Amino acid sequence: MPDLSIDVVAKAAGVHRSTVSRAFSRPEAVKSETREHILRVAEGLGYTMSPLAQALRRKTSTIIPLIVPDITNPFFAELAKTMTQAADERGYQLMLCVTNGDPAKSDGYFTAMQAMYAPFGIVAPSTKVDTETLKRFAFGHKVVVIDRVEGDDSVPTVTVDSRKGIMLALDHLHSLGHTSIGYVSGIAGTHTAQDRMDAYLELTAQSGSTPVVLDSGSDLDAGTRGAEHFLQMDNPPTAIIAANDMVAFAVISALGRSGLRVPDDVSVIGFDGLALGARFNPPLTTVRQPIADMGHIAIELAEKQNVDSSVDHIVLEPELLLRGSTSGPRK
Amino acid sequence: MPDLSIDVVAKAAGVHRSTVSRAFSRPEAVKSETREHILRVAEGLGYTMSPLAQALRRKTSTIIPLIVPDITNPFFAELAKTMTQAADERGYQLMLCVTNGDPAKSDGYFTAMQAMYAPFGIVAPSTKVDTETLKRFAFGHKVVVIDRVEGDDSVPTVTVDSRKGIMLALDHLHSLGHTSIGYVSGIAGTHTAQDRMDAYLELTAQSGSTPVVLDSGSDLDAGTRGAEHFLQMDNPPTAIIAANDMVAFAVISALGRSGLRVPDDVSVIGFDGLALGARFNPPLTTVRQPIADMGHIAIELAEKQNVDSSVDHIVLEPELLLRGSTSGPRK
DNA sequence: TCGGTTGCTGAGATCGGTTGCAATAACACT
DNA sequence: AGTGTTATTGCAACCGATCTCAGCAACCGA
Repeated sequence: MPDLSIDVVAKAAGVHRSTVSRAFSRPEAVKSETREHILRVAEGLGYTMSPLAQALRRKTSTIIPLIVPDITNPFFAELAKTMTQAADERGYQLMLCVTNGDPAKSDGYFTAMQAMYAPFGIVAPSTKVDTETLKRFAFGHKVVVIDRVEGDDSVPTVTVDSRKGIMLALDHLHSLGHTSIGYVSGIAGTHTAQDRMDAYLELTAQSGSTPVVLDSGSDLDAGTRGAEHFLQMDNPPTAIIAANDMVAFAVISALGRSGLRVPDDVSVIGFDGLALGARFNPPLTTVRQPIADMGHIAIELAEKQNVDSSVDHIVLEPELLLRGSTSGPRK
Repeated sequence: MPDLSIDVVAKAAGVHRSTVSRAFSRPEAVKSETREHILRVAEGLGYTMSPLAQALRRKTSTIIPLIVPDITNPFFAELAKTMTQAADERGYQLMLCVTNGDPAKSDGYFTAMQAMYAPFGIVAPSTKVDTETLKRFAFGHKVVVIDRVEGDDSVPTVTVDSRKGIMLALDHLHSLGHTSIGYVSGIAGTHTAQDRMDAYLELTAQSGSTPVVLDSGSDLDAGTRGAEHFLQMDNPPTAIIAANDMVAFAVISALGRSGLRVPDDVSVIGFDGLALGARFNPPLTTVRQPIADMGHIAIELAEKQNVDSSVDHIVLEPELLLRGSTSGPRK
């Protein structure tokens, strides 16, 4: 491929560089006859425009970064998947950036995205620390956050209603006859984790029961520790709400290792609605977040902000996903 | 940020554009005194070089694409994670590209990576169809494949020894006393899936037993179907080897729904060594692939190829990861 | 037939760097 | 002092597009 530049095509088509450029990026500005000829020639040569050169000159590209803390977490994986989709439906290419919780990295990604003239970026549930970083950069740059952002309304966000989700879980469990319902928290530091916990606390109190927080620790092993705590209790709850599906998995796994069966001995309900949950043992009953919608909406918000410079905060409705990890309490 | 270009810095530092350029990209070519001054000034202005402009001129960038069919599959997620890491240890930035099995998309990504002057790219277990695409592009472009590639030695690859892995699983099961061992295949179309299956068939025959392939179907539901098949057998095997962890999950889940317990009623062993497996119910015994190593090695191979234009085929050793899904056969 | 659009295309500067080449300075050696 | 390096830096072309400004031809109405 002897370096195909716009000039090569121009020469081959017998027109000027700028005409070729127009033929591609502003078709209506070129006589259709000419345009088709150019396009044909280009096609024949196997020519494509250099996104680099374009971005450099236009000062805007089509690559948009999705910044997530950990792609290994299926929630983010699913998010990434639908966002990839949503992105290229609209002609963008998603660039997945994984920070592994390192703020320095998100920092790096932000400046990189800036340097690459990304029209905007998407940040998924960031820890509160990251939020600081975010604020420094969000200024002057379009970012939409898939989470709630505290004390800064200038950033568009899309979240799912945590309170509603917890309520769904609670109601479901209550309707099965559970009265003592424990809770295991998720990855600390995210606002959503906080919100879910708060909702649990509040709603439980409201219904007159005593909240039982089995673990409010911070890392991925919350599930395991929650289960341990559970096993040591004299009068353990008959059901457990896990702050997210991964934690639910860990809880069930740990319980299982100690001979307890779900849902026969304890009911467990998750929060996320991961596809993976359907293949768990038992299939996980959970509060589903409309992940696909979140992806699409995130992009819409971003685009909208780019024209309107409007800042919306969308809150989506979760829904109950009944599978096999809950049942009536053991007598 | 009033557009920070190299000229701005040059002016501020009282030197020529080219000197600034050198200060950054070829430090030894500038008097250390000057260099430090420039760097200081740049720092003060908060200046960073435009990777776009650099790539355009140099005809080589530092972004390297990792092409995977489905990021939702934890195997790829883990791969992506370690590769991200490995990449930026070496100063590259990984750009994750998800094809969702659509060859048109890989096509697109390949031309994109070409256009972005990526120094090379990594392709993870592609289906055989994709391999066609690959061949068209690999020519003239550096690609390393994390899988085996049939009939084309010109592409560097890194794989794990499938035969060895299956042998590990078989030996483990045998040593526990199992004599009838079934098999459920993985995502059809990949060479590794094929290799594992072949290994199973061959090794089983070799040991004098009859292979029992529970499902050789192609999609993600192989596990579920495999379990169904298992349940309908008059004389089912006492253990099952799943072609990969996800399939193992599905098998166990399906078995569980029918009241069968693992490992008490049936032993199940997976292949991959996903972190997720540790949180499964029961924790999954599996054949571990050294995913992290694969990532690092893939990049090394790519770099090596870039200088040497040598083409290596690395085969890594799998190892047995004992957890809780296998035990002696039920009497 | 002439001034006034309108439509299409060419020129050339520009985006933000890189790099071969030339110029200058500094230093070594005979 | 004269000449030959060697170390530094400036100059200017170039990477592959975009875009404003002109130029030119065809078309319109008077």
